[in-house]
Amino acid sequence: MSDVKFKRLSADRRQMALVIATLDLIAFNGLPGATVRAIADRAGVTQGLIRHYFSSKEDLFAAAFEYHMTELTDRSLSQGRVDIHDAVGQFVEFISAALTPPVVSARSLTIWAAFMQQVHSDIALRATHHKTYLAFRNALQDRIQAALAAKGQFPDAANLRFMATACNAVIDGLWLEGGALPDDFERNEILHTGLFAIGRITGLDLQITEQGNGNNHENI
Amino acid sequence: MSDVKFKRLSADRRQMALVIATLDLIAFNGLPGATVRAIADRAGVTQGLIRHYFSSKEDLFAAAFEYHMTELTDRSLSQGRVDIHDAVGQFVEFISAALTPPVVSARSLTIWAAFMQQVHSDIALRATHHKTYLAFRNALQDRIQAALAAKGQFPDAANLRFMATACNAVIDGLWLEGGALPDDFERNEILHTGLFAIGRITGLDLQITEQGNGNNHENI
DNA sequence: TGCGTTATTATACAATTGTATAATAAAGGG
DNA sequence: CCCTTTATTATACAATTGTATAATAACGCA
Repeated sequence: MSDVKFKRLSADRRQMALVIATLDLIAFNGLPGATVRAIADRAGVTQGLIRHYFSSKEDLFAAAFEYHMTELTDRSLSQGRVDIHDAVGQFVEFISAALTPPVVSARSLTIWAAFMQQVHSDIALRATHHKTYLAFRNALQDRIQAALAAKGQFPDAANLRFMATACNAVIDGLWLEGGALPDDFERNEILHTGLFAIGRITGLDLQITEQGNGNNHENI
Repeated sequence: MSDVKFKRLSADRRQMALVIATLDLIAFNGLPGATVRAIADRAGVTQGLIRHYFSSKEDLFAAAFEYHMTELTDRSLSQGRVDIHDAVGQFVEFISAALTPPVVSARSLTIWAAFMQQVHSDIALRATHHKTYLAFRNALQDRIQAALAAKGQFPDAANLRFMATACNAVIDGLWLEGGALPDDFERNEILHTGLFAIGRITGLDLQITEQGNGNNHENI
């Protein structure tokens, strides 16, 4: 056994550990539970270290929010690059990633809600929120356009934006409800409702193979 | 001038004042800004009085959350009783109330988000959230059913629930986006997008008279 | 191997928090 | 008009908060 009292980590690793500890605590007890001492404790360090990497608690929280939002949207954005010819299938994959765990979960909603209450007063949080939201909606709009084009339809810009905003609302609404009331929906009900609604909004026939599509969408 | 140091109010009035002060502070600075001292100060009393009406801060917050959620859903639920024969028009009114200020606003979203992070750990908050959500979705489902019946359509229970969940998601999602990014949408864009999406989901033709419908939906 | 850098710990501190209890005075009923 | 009730204020207190600074030790590099 070594008599080494602690281990020095790279700045990246330590910051990441602190960010994840912050998110874990917020998911459990909300903002009030994420004190500097609790964060340091969960990250396995002492509280003084936080100030070594972040100039303030507000700084750490901004980093944590950015990480969470990026993590959330990237899971969908990285979908749908498998088969360039099956635009509709890609669209379904995109929606599936957005409407299943871990994106749809009490954890992700709770964390989002915790930060949301300060989005209006904190400029950094506001910028992050705006950026990730637009990135997601633009990606969504691109998928819609591609899927419609594959069916020989080419809506004008205004109509396309209309559909993208509407579909985005469906996804956000289901994400909200699935995270807030996880016990009120049957397995896959969130996803099926989303495909149904987005199908009607875009006029596309969106079906999903029931036996799975490579991802593990079962209970988490 | 009177030398009266303070004024005694009825329990109802004082509790209401404390609840509203709580919501105001949360809307401004989030949960951290709503301390017992700040609440008492804004309500025009001293902090000791809070404990006289509420056994704890948690108690006060539960009352404030219940008040906020009821206020939010009641604005839609009370709509659409004007003309019993125009089911589609009632449906539009219902949606209009849900997708315009003050329901759609940074304030209502911020307050909701502040409480949401504790819904999982606090039983009272959870019960309130569950109750108001179901009440709204059931009301929404009734309006959909009535509007479709007026057009001679009678979907089965499963299909009806499907549509209600989908329409509810549209409303929740637009409510979220309109509250989180108020500057990203043009006047009435939230409402128009909602009517468009819900129209496609239900197959109904939902239009709104542009010059107003008795309510004041302009900027707040 | 020894040394200097700096990641990390240890400790301290003023401010604020929620809660508790005693003192006070408003106001209605006799 | 006094007197009881209780709404309200005033004060206190221990715990926790975020922040600041000094002490320590891990580890790369000479």
